[in-house]
Amino acid sequence: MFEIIAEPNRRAILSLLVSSQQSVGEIERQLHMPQPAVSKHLRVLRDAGFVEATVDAQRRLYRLRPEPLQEVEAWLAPFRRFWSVHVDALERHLDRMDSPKPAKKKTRRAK
Amino acid sequence: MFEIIAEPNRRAILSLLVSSQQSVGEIERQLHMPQPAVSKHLRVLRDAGFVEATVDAQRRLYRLRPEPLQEVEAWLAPFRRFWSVHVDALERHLDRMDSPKPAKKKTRRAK
DNA sequence: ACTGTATATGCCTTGACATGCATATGCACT
DNA sequence: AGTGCATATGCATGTCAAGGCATATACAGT
Repeated sequence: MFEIIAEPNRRAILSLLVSSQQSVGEIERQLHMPQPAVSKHLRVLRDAGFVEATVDAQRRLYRLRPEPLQEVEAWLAPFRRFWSVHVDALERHLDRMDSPKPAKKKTRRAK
Repeated sequence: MFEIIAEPNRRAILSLLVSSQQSVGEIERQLHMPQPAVSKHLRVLRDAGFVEATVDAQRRLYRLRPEPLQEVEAWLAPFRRFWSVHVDALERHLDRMDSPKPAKKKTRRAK
């Protein structure tokens, strides 16, 4: 799932679709990218559930599907808790408590 | 940046570090992964700013850094707006308005 | 039927990257 | 100085995916 959005062109496509659904040709033109490339990326996105398409004569209208991105959101959640602590000076303090001053001489916590 | 977290082992490492900082050996044991692999992934994560390390004698203690994950969060934000609309029945309605019933015969919106 | 348009798919090449293994570096303790 | 431990790095290898190009499929209008 993260592999999907790791590809810059695919992220670009997804960002395009936020505003409204788009046909392949519209995407192709806005991103200045060869049509087969667009189709292939859309294929990947569709297989992964990021987008869905409806047929309109010869063209396909692609739109976003929320689920996969919500999963990204879900994965991110635990870290959000982390950085909201991390921004203020409190975190320094907590880190000290967690690992009481790194040993200079002896090896601690052998296991 | 998304390439970094596309790798499952790296995501696992990041998840480990949410609770507290860890040494390479601790990560190695918890993830049952060969030590060179851990070091290499940590290298990648460090170069990308996801983690930072402090030296404790022979071991390195790795901890999370918030910035890169906040960027992920930032990228995700526009989509959050999307799916909060999308969950309730209202979205169906809005979609109809956006694309007035796909043409059956004629090709509309040539551009 | 024919032409043009819109989209999809197949093949091939190339590059990036993860992995495994061996080895190097650095530190601590005796 | 020597041994053991913790971590990093180098090299060789295999895999997989993106890009480019040609082509196939499908539909519309004449």
